[in-house]
Amino acid sequence: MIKKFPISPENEEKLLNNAKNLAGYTIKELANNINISMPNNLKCNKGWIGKLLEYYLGASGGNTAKQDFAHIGIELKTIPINYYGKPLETTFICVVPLINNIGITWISSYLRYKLSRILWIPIEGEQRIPLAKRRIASPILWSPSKIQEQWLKQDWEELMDMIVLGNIEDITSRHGQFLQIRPKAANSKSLTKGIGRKGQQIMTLPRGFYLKKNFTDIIISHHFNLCSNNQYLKKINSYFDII
DNA sequence: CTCTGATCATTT
DNA sequence: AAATGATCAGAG
Repeated sequence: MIKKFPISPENEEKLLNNAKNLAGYTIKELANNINISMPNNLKCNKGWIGKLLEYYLGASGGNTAKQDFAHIGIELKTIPINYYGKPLETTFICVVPLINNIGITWISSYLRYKLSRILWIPIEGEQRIPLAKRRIASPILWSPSKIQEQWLKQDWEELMDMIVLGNIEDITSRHGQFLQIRPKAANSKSLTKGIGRKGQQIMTLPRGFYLKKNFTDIIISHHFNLCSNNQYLKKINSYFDII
């Protein structure tokens, strides 16, 4: 019997334990357990797994600009991994503020708030594995280390400088060592307000902050105590142990 | 094979 | 349009 936790947990220990109880189960097992229908793939349901896990763990943020578990200061993120535990996708964190950035610093930024504490739930994500058979891995409760926060701060400041100075159109996903800015929109015709090259208001594509895979790889690798020489030799089963 | 730019669903 | 949840898929 798979446990579901409709009530938001009262502290992070309970949340982490609840998440650990889901490790090893497949997507199909979780869906069947609560009698919800499952799509054949994620093509038209990209956030489906994230919503499923939010439901199981009792996330309460909804579509509001809060953490998923605001009362205990935790954000929930699912992350697709391959056979060796490497991230398959970048991780969206939040929308990039393109205007009204006067006085915003790293410390007061929404990005830093969202990244302050995250419950990562890795999930098998290779497309050769049918969605129904993909397994939930052991969760990782994480906060950025000093050096990790320094890396992110550096990227954030460089990118925000470009935005404030009217160079948003020059930013590509190649900017930033660990943090990148990419489109975050319904399609390429979506528009939002931004600052142009001469300081004028322009309409531009909405953007999002994403963690690059090299960053999330470090989080996952460190958590499972894998050393640099053999970290990718370990089999995926290591990630499904219920600790 | 990997990465960048584009895209999908839903709610407010 | 903007926020939430992310992954797709063609280009290189």
